[in-house]
Amino acid sequence: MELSKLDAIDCKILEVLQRDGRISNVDLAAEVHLSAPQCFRRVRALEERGVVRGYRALVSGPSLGLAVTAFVSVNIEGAAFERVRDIERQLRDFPEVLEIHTVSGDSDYLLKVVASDLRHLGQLLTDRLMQIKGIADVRSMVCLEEVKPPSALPVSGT
Amino acid sequence: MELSKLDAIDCKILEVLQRDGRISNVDLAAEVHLSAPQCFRRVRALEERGVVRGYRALVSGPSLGLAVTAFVSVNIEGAAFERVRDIERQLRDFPEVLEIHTVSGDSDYLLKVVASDLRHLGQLLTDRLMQIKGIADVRSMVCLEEVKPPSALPVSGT
DNA sequence: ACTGAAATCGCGTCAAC
DNA sequence: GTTGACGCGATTTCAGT
Repeated sequence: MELSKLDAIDCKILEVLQRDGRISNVDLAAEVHLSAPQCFRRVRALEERGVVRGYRALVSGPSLGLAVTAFVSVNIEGAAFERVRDIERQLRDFPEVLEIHTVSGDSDYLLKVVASDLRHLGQLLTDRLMQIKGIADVRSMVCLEEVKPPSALPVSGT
Repeated sequence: MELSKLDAIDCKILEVLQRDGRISNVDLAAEVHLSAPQCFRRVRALEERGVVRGYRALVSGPSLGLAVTAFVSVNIEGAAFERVRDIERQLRDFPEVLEIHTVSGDSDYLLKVVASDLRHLGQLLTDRLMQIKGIADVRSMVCLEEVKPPSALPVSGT
């Protein structure tokens, strides 16, 4: 967890694994100029320390019929502040809601959502999110173009 | 690319791979009740069709010293519309800028950015983003809590 | 044509130096 | 930190349906 113990080789490993999470240990070892067992020990240590939180396949939304991405800002009614955790749980339970952040600024929450089309998005926002008691001011920003796709975290040592 | 050819087993495979991108082929085969070669062929087909776009290690921002996440909305000055692609390239080149979307609504772009602390974030916004010619109205929403972390795309067949 | 059994080869992984 | 060894898994081939 502490960066104190992340040296340049750890950083290089993280950079490679963020690019190709399925690289073989021997190829990774070669890329970072380490012997395979050494490299393996480093990777396991990074996993155990929680620096590497897991590995995910990146799936294309459109291939799954999810053509629409939107960011949705949500406010909570003043009278509902004691039920925020319950509201959060309800939001979290929607599979279309991929991310939920509480944020500073004009709105309380910012959500990233996907939907198959605009009709589905509208139905999700109007008939489901807005029906949650305590939610007000649902505003959506539909993504028109992906100028930079979700990218790797910058690693200082490079 | 077409969902027409995604049957229930493909969906199950995608679901598992989004959860554990490094699962071994034999374990994956067992989970979806397929023989190993069959499962292997399915996965390769999904990769070749672009349904699976790659595999990524998930790295913890805080362990890298990146404690702050923010969403930043950006507008382009009317006079600069012919230079949008150049502005986009400049935005894309910041390693702290993880995602860029063009969006409908009040702002032209929505960015997801990371920084080591608020000082770094402020410096990034004021001294670097706002210095780009043609950019106006930089507004930031600092993430306070991650209520739902970036999650798997919902797969219909489940 | 598609499935699964078998066979090979390379890698992950551990133990000893 | 490196070398070597062992066993398992990935990947291909091939025969059967």
